[in-house]
Amino acid sequence: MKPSRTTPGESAETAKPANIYDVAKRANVSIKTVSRVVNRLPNVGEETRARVLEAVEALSYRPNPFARGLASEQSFLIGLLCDVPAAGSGYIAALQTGMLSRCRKDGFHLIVESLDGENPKLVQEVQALVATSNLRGVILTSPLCDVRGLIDALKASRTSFVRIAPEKPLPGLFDVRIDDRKAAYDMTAYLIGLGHRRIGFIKGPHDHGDANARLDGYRGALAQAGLPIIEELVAQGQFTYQSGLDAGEQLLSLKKRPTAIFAANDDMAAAVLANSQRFNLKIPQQLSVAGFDDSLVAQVVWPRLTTCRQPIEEMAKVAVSILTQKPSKDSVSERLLDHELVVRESTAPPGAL
Amino acid sequence: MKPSRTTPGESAETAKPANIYDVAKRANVSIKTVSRVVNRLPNVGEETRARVLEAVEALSYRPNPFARGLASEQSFLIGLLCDVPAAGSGYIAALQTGMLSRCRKDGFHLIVESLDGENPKLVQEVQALVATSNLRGVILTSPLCDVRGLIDALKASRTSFVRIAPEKPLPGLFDVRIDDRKAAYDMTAYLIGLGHRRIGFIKGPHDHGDANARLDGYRGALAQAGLPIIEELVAQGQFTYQSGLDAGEQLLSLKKRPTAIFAANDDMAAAVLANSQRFNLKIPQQLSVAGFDDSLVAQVVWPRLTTCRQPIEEMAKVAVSILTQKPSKDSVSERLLDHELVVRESTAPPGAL
DNA sequence: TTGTACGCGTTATCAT
DNA sequence: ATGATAACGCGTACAA
Repeated sequence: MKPSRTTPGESAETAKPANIYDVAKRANVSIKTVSRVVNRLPNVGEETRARVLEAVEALSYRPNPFARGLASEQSFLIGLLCDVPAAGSGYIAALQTGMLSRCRKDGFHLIVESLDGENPKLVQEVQALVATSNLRGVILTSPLCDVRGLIDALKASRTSFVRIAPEKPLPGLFDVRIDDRKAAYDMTAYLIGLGHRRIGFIKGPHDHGDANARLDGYRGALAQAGLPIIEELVAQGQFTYQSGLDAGEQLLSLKKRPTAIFAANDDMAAAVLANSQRFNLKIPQQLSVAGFDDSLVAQVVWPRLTTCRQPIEEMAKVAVSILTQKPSKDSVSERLLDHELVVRESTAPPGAL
Repeated sequence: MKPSRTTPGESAETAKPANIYDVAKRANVSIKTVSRVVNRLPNVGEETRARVLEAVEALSYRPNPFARGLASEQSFLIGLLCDVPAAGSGYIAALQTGMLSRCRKDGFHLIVESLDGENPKLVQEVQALVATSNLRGVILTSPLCDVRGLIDALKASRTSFVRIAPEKPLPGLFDVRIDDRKAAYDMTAYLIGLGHRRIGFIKGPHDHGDANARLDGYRGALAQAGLPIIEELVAQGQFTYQSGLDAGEQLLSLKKRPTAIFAANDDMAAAVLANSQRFNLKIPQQLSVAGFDDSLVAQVVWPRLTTCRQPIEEMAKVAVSILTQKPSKDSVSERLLDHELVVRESTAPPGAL
């Protein structure tokens, strides 16, 4: 038996933490038994288990994660990979909050990596990361979750991963999402229902799957209502406030300006609100504005935004749980979550008082 | 010499990553020499170093962080500890962005932990975390950075840590901050300079050191100008948008309402803006509003907020660098960063047109 | 049900 | 300047 390097007595002030040998000695068992108890494996007598647990408690023993990772090639780390420009958005913040919550619950830690989607060495970097970090799994956010090379690399490295809001489902992959197309369809239909006929749309980045689905939903609703799809009413945005400012200006400068503008996220919708001040447009009387996400800004601006709420934190929790609950008895049903139309003060019938 | 378990040829498809033995063999040196090269230690011949580097490159060798952590009791992990309610704020998001940036640069990873400041077992949890994670260091944000028990525990565990925006400097600790008192003083003086005499203030949480310093600066500026400090003009906030809504309502409901309101952060100031709509107050003509941070919301709202910019990302980078650059030749001067008054459209002289 | 012995990939001690 | 070898703490065949 290999002894620990501290005196047999209780822990000194700044002594090294107890290791598995200390526990084994105190409980009068082998380290293997301690290992079994700690990892909740079967084949341990009740009495023995109790003794071990007592020792664990008394010595405040914590398994060393490095030793664990080294020996088992498994860690209690989950990697969150997100595109660096997205870092400022409330969306990512909300995702992270949800992940942290679930990680705590399951005893995992979250390690966050910001990646540059434009970087040609992106795949290599991720390979290096997963090859050396033994992560239990990684979570991919948009637009990273649709980078084919990345997905292939992850597969090849046998790293399990979950994608949040991917462009399109890929066979054998774990995806968590809402029905972005349907959600945008609903919002557009709602605006049409109010009486709007010229509805502007601010797109998200090309490489965001969710953004594309929302555009699709917008078009679908127009078509369904027999309305024409007017290309000049669709402006390009990048999900950022600044891009919303530009896109909004473009739409509001049109000779025949829209009576409503639906932006693919709240940040851009908030920018349209700001624009409307400069154009001297009263919201919602002269212009209706709708966003997407129901992030914090939707309630911070005035008037508050009509938007489509997606359960961001919940999606994040589901994503983490897929990774932490290893033996997943495919509970596939949970992975498509519900959205909800949230009507506030930024929308009204066109030409309303 | 212990051989690697893969064939001598180049890496197979899903082969295990190369280890230090593979590199040593290819470069015809011992593993110790490889270690020296990888860790940039002295006493390696130029020629030898080149050979090793070539091998590292060819095999795309990455040191296994678990083995490293196990052997050296040091990791390339930095822990970010923040209070859970703060998670939604743009402030924390900006901090994290800065940290990630610097971590990348220095080859470190960031592991984020959300802690509940109210939890009585807080200290134990952190102890468990640092005891088992071998973090290179941790970064404490407000209000955690002023929890005495936490600081003591961290000290006892010999974990190095940096505090961001602490209440008061403690001897022997690394702190990164701006002069919150001076910054708030400047803002208040600016409002006084505009002609305001009744200036409301929305405080931050009691346990936030930076919040308290800002209150102090507000009072100092009033005193300096010979203005009375009216208690009913000071409302309690919690740094959240919702709390700003409540505090704003309270201040605007006063019989003698203030002509200007200075909130201790932007989120609460944005809430006051929203309030002013309900009270039918024109900004800035009938009410001036000022915030603090210059976070994203300050520019998203209308009118855009006059605020005090603090270099949040920069502070974050400095904090990380203190931890990563071990042999710190006390460059103390860098750690008190500059703030800046940012005047936008939300403030004007009282009773302006 | 329980225990022994070895390997995981690195750093570090001491030689040389 | 370089190298052989012992830790580091844990998981796990394999044995009992």
